[in-house]
Amino acid sequence: MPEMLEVEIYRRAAELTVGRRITEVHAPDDWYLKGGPDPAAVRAALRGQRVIGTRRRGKLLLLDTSGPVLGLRFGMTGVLDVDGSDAIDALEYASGRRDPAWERFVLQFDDGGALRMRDPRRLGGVELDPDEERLGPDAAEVGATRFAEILASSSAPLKARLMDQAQLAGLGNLLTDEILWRAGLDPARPAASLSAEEAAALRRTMRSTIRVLGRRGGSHRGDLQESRQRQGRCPLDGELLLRRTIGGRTTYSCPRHQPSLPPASPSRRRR
DNA sequence: CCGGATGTTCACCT
DNA sequence: GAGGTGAACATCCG
Repeated sequence: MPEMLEVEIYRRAAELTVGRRITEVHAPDDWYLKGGPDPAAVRAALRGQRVIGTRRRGKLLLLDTSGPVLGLRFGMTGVLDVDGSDAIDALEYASGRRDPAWERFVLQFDDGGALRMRDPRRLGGVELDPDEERLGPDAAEVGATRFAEILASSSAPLKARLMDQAQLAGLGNLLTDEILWRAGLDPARPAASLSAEEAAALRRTMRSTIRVLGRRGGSHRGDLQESRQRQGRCPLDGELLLRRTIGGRTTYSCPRHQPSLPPASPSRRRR
């Protein structure tokens, strides 16, 4: 479920574990442990350590401990459960399913509580001391100058650039469609084709969208969300939405107010 | 039955 | 090198 907004909800839930000591680690799924270590090594590294803080960078949730830093990635279907209650009242994969086989990683604490990751599709993972620098700045924090540089330095489609976690961390498919829809920008435009003014305006829209959807409770609470389906219409002007694949992801946009061409420049007509 | 789905990584093309 | 595509992960939904 997670884009940065969902992971932030998870982080707040994980904050409840700060100060507790890890008494036991269950890592039943080798494949879920990224970066090589076997379950015994992970258990040895974490058992007895105390959680001292939580952080988030993009979609990566970080638990600082008195030992290693623990990095949690949720993929599309990972959910966090702290002390027996889901951090997010399951929306997708609702139907309230909770197959024990989906439990991929568990920390048990000295106070009897536990932090559990459930992930039916195993798209997420757990890593000790993850390389945080492989991620760009968090989308909610990136400065105007850096953001402008990120866009100016690539010919990739705008949407692909915004979702490139190494450049800018946190935006997923839904949030990015919503932001570009609100900004009135075509997701397929080359990132570098934006003017400095457009880039600055996009950053403002990005920040306000993150703020608003965060308050509403998640990436799926956007104004565009219900129309993100075949034959969906733009909630703004009623136009039939365009459905394309951009950056490898299904993309909806409004051909009317997210026009593919920058406002025609009649001058500079050569030949 | 088939195609997609809030994601990431990797191999393989162009 | 930069982008793009498809596969893999495994389950649910329309």
